[in-house]
Amino acid sequence: MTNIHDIAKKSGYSAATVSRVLNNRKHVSTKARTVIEAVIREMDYAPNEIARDLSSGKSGRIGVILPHVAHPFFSQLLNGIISSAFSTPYQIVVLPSEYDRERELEYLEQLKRRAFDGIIFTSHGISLSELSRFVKYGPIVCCEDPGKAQVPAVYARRDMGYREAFFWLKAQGVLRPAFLFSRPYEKSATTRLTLDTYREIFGQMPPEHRVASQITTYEDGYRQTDNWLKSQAGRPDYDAVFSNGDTVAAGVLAAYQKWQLPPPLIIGQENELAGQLLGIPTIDHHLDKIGALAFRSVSENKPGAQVSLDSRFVLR
Amino acid sequence: MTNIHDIAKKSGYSAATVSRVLNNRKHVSTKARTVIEAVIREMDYAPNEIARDLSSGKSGRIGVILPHVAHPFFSQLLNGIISSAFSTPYQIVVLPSEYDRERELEYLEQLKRRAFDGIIFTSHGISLSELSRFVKYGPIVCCEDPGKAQVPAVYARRDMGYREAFFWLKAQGVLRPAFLFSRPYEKSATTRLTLDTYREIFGQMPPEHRVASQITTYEDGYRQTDNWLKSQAGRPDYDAVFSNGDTVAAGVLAAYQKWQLPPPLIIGQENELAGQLLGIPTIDHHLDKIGALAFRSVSENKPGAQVSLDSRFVLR
DNA sequence: TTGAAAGCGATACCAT
DNA sequence: ATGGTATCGCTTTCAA
Repeated sequence: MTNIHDIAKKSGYSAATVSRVLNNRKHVSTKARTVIEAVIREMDYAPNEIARDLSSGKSGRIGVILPHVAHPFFSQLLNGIISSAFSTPYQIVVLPSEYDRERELEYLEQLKRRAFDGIIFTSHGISLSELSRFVKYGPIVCCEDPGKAQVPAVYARRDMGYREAFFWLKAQGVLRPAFLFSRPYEKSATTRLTLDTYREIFGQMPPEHRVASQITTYEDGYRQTDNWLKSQAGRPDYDAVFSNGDTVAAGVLAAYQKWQLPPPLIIGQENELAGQLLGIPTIDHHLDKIGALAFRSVSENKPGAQVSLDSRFVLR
Repeated sequence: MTNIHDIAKKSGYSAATVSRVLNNRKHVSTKARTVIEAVIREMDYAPNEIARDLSSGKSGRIGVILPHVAHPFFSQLLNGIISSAFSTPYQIVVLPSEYDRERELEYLEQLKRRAFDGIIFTSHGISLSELSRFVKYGPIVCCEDPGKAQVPAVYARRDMGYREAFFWLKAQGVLRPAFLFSRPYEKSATTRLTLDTYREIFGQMPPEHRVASQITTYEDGYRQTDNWLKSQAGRPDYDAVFSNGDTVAAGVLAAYQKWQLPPPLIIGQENELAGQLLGIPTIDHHLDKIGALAFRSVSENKPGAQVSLDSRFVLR
């Protein structure tokens, strides 16, 4: 591979002058510029980006950790991030994690190794306290409520949306909603927040048999509902379903249609197309906006900022 | 920032030995290893990834050029790519293009500059002949039918699906379908292929007023259909709609529902959830599989391979 | 087993 | 305006 010294030699100038030409610096004679540019073209030379990165000490890349890409929650977030990176010199590297702690630690290690100029956690398997040990290595932001943890965050005040939704459910006379979650109570702050907010308004926790986790897709929603209907012989003991996404909610609805039963009240989340199409009320967590703000936070390296947006219940 | 020489000095060994320890090489005494590892921990040292890349001459990154991320076509492709990169040492960099030729050339220039070890074009604004000038700088693969062009490709034989769909339409007695496209005939090979296949089966091109382009979203589908219904006073002169995506098709359907008119036959594409929910027949282009194969193609640097998968019409 | 030194390919300071 | 040289931080070869 031809490098800057080859150009220097062939043009009769030094590498320093070639570098000046490459970067459109001042203090280069017209003649030198002309000659060097000719040689560059002739040898089809392009400066090595990695060498530049090494010299500048920055990678120009921001890593985005995603548990999975298929889920609308994460793809909406990613979307917001990519859109706002578009007009900046930063590039976005997708870092799939599957919530695996080891993976996440590897990525954080790579931040320490300066492979990234910053990292965005759209969600995390490791604890926030563990995460906070890495903030000294570069800008990190997470997209969930950090609670007391000293971690920069841009997140939705989900409880605001939950509260609105639960009040609405209550007003509709609902007494025993069922819940569909991605991850169980012990593992997920979001699950805890949902149930805690529910208890605040309904005065008690739902019984275990009305709570399912590991539900992330349309199929999951369908299957879980189908199982419930099966085991309860079409006479479910719940009178509403609170799900973790519109797509999942669509699966729930589909199961009812298959059983030819009138569906109970169903609430989705994320304001997705599926929910819109089926007229399912939803909770909008403003994911694209959060993605955009998260990107800004790391790219501008705002120190320790914690920003929140209120989620909103959307009736349709 | 502490570097390998700091570790060398402090440990009393040379940088070469430290490097051996870092990379788990042989020929290092247990003592040296122990001492050096202690110093590494003590100084909280991590080797600089960019310096490694420079030394190794590879970036370990593959760029994926996407016109826009929101569109299901591209996110499905991206998904397939990311999933198959998961178990490899490669990382995926998202390169948004908005079909802008200049942008795409910049990205290709970055390949030449060794910022990427390879590039995947999910679609392209520049011509394939222009693109082919860059294949010498590293593995490039595109996800559209390259025709005669000497560009590595992994793509769907879309015409297979189109043919099945058009035969079905014909069998249903359809005479004058309308078309919704992302990009106009002149700019898009896909649009041309669709209409050429149509002509092959129906014996003629559709008149211009029954063809719309710049349609990519649910809203676009809705608006275009609404306009048609408005201008034709609810008595459209077409008897089917062939759209470029299930989501768009959903918008079409919604417009009919708003007008309280029985919808004509509608065909979507990409086998998306929206189409499944609404029972809209679709054409499956196997995007996730194509993404996976495209990734394999560049990461394994298969020279000039051209692979195709047959699209399939899916009735529901 | 260990280390000195030469890459890798740029940038930037300091002379001239 | 130009060039020599040090620097970024690591890997690898060759000798010892």
